[in-house]
Amino acid sequence: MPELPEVQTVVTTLAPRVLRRRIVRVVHLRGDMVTAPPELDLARQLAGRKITGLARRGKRIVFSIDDDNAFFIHLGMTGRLSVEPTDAPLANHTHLILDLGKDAGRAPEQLRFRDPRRFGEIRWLGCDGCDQNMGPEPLAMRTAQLAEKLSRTTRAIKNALMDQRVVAGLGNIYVDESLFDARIHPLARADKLSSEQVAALTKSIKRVLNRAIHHRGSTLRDYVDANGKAGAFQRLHRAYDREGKPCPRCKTPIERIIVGGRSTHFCPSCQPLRGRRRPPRRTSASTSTSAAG
DNA sequence: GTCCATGTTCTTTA
DNA sequence: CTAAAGAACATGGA
Repeated sequence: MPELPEVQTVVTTLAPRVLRRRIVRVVHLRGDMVTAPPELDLARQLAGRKITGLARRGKRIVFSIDDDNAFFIHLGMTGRLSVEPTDAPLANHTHLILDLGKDAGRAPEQLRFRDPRRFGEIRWLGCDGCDQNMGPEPLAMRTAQLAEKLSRTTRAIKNALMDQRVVAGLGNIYVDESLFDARIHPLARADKLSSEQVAALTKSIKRVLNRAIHHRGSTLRDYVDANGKAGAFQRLHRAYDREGKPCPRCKTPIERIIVGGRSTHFCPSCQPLRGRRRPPRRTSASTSTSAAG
């Protein structure tokens, strides 16, 4: 579920529930969801610490704690974070439970992380987070940054934008929506986009993400924010999951193809593929490609 | 039983 | 090295 707008919404809704609260103890921690140095006991590291910061980086939710260490939770496909009374019934597939310090006059609460599909992750960052392999934040990105990244790859733009090293935070929904908004075909070669197209794409990514955040993300199946509330942006999707439905701009039916193994939705009329990826070769293979050189 | 899914990473192949 | 294709991870819904 969670791409940048959903993760941002979780951070926004979770922050007031956990910031400046103490992790009294780690009640439950499923070890195989954790990435950390083998000698590090995450439960021991967290016990007694105060949560001093909550932020989003790409699709990661970064928790800062009062000893200057940090860890992040990645929600994967089905991860959810919630703050619930300690006596609230425990959902299946809960992999992390933190007892939070009591607030005056309130029932004791727990921060809970559940993830049925277990594609999520809890990763220890220590005191210097590792950002090296992550692309720029799309909402703060300049056209030149995106252009530089795209100039270095011959892949289809759809594949390039799905790569978190190119841009951090986009996923299948928002790549399709951004390409639709920018009128760029998903199979267009990343390094062959014009500078005007890259500029338009940069703006479209920001426009789409900001709108999605404004509507608290997209709920297709089971995404909810930290308060259990679903998003509303799925109603405003213009391409994603709209195969066969009329393009909101020109009424041409939206097409679905598979790119990089993922469903990809676009308007064949609004998003023309100008430069063909392969030269059309009608004659059978009489010309050798390896002869030259 | 089948196919598909909002994510990431690894392997194989070219 | 680049990158495409496929599989893998684990679960649930249609």
